[in-house]
Amino acid sequence: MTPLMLYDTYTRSLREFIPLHGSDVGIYTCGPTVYDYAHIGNLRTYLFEDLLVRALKMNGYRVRRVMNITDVGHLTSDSDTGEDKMEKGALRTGRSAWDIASFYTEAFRGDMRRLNILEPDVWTRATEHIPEQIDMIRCIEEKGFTYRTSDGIYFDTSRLPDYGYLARLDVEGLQAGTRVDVGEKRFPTDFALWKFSPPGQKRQMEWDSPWGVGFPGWHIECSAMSEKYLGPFFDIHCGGEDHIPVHHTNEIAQTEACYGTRLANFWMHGYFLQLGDAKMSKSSGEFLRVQTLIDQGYDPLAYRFFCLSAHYRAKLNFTWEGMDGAVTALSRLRSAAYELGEPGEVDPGFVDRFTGQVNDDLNLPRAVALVWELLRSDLPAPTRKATLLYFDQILGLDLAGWKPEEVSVPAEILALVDERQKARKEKRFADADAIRAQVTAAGFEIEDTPQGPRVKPKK
RNA sequence: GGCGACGUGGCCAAGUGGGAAGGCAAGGGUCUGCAAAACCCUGAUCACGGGUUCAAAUCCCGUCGUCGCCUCCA
Repeated sequence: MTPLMLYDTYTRSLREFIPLHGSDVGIYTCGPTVYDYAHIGNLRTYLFEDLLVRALKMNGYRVRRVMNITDVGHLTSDSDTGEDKMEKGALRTGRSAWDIASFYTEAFRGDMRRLNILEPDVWTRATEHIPEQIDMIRCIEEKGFTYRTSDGIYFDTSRLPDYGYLARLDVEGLQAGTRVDVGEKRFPTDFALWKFSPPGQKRQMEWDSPWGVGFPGWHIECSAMSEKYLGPFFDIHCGGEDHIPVHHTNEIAQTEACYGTRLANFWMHGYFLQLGDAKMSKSSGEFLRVQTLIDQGYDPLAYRFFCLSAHYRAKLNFTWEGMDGAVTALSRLRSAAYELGEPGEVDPGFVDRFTGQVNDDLNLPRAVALVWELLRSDLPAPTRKATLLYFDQILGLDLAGWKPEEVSVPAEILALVDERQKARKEKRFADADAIRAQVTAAGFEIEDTPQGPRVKPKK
């Protein structure tokens, strides 16, 4: 079998993946901040991670996937000025910050299911790991990497000689070209580990700590929770490309300070979904959710298929034309799979080639091309079916479970169809066409097959 | 302003030194009384201009364009 090669952002290179511990793989995937719905751009990254998990499993590894839920509102900026999104959401809706978090957490899990993303093995909520985060901050403090300002405890990035290596940050350049108000921070790249509750203000979410009442900084939860569930150095850490320069850079800094490791052996990042040449954003432009697609009549798995057509490490431009193309392609794939009948044995040649593409840093576009080649091949139907189902372990399109929709057609329509058949048999084609026009006008379409006419609702 | 990425047929998108994958759309065809569905066939001087090389979509330089990060973000 071809070795599994994965692109590691840390080394900026393709490396052969070898687990740290036998055939067990630990993977931590940065999850959502649950102050709003996820949009389909967010979901693209979780789709990439799902493909990764499935590929690891196909390679025979036991995978433990941990995903965090950021349910505590960090500030909208690292300086002291921003608003807290959770608390703001609470004010806006009249619900508690806790209600908002649990509401959007459930919505998120629903979206994951609808895209057939495998459930993570461990969900970790930031608010359920406050002691762990405090412990880690204390550890960082003991090693001398912190300082205190009037609003919190900060990480002193100047103490780490290779701070920013993951992102190849030009630290000098950042200092010179900084556009943010540094406030009391000593250096632009320094970041909060613990924030104090504003004086005279009671937050819904706040906790006691050795430094005073407040709440954890944004980055510490991932370092603390990944250590708890996967240890201080584990196999793979994933997230969106936007996490490279700040969030993941800071996670590494914290873990290096406390444990001396770079947290994960592989750092992998999913690239953005673009919408009309702009990234999809929670704060501007169109906000497309899975539910939006459903409301417009799209099967969520068509979006999954759409994402398979691009490599995870390249931006993907979302267009409705592209989405419609995915719908058509998926629908043909499903019908073809269904008509192949019962599976037999897989074809080893196709399986090898498929594995080769998947193991080449998850080249799903190439892997999907093999699907079409397989369907067109001369192999017996049971072989093609079995091989296709094998592919679907990665593709996740639920090809085994799909059946043509059972449609109910009103009796009067069926009567018209019969009448048309009769007319056709008697070669009264003008009559037949007139009846078909009636049926079409009623919203149904007729397909004549060797087994007789088939009626279904018009799309 | 600083840093970075990208620009492949109408759309989406692989390919990163030596045959321009695949899907959708379009056109043509087979089948059909006609359609529909299905199947088959057809198409790209790889943004532009230089350079390196026996050979460049692929490497180097420049130009133009688009996007991202530097502020919460997948």
